[in-house]
Amino acid sequence: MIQDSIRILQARGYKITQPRKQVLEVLQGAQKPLSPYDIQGLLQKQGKYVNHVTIYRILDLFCSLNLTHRVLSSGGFVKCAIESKEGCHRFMVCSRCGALQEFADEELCRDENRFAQNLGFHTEYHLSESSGLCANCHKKSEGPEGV
Amino acid sequence: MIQDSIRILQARGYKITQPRKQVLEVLQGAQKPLSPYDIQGLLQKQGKYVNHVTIYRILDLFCSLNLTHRVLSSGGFVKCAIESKEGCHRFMVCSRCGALQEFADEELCRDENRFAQNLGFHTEYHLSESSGLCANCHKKSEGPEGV
DNA sequence: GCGCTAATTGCAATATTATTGCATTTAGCC
DNA sequence: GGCTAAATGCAATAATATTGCAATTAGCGC
Ligand SMILES: [Mn+2]
Ligand SMILES: [Mn+2]
Ligand SMILES: [Zn+2]
Ligand SMILES: [Zn+2]
Repeated sequence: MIQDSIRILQARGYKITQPRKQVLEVLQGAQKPLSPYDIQGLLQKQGKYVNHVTIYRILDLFCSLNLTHRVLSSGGFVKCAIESKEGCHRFMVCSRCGALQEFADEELCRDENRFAQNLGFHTEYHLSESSGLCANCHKKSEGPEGV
Repeated sequence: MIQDSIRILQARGYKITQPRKQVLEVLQGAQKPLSPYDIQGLLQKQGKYVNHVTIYRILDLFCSLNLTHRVLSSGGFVKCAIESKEGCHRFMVCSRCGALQEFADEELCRDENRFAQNLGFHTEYHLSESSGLCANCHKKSEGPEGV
């Protein structure tokens, strides 16, 4: 929910401004990662002008608070879908329909950390994005009509 | 070795050109990910001019053959350090000195795939970059002079 | 070695993405 | 409602990336 994000912003002393609320709303409604200019375009369609510099700055802030994430494989931004979960947040991206699912799993992090330590590395955080077929697209690709 | 990469290019019918060899050499010698323009700059220092468009195209080709990888967290390119290893290639990046280590581990892939399947996803490949301190930097940070 | 040709590179123009400094506006406070 | 620090807008510029087409070149047969 957007309200959760707003509460976090307030708790940290950040102002609740029109552009910030608007960016949150757009990201909340999106079905895929959006670039800063995507966001600007969508807002403009609703008659709301926000300078792209402002959008960059808002996304910087949101990402620093983990309210949003940048999806590196596409370069776009998404609203965090699991704000309450500890540990690193990971993504699965459907290579067919673009659907994105966010998840977290401490076991995976532990495994990765362990492996890193064998190489002498002390991990601070993980960046993890997998590509594949979502349930829907996988079903279609082997449906009654064959592959 | 660069020779391995050259053999792969030849085997696939790609020509061995000056720019391609030069890009391979620069990447081989680099200690961190290089942007296309970094590469152009380094070559220029050696008196070798290569157009940036050419470098983009060469990197596209190399990445499609997994001779190089794009490191998403920094946007730069590295030469693959473990060409013989199967499965997805992962990176650990030192947040202090930028050192990069490439590795692969099938066990990690299996774990991730299993987790994805529980979410209904059928994984094609993983993108995995961890940030942390390399052995050297970690040693320094808790050396005799204290933290 | 020489010429041929497809593959590759260079060039020029343009698009996209991102950053900076400073003027203006506004949210939150009294 | 007025005050002020925080946030936004603006303008300029930097950095990154792509496209179409002309010029060059690697690899081939001779
Ligand atoms: Mn998240
Ligand atoms: Mn590799
Ligand atoms: Zn899908
Ligand atoms: Zn280091």
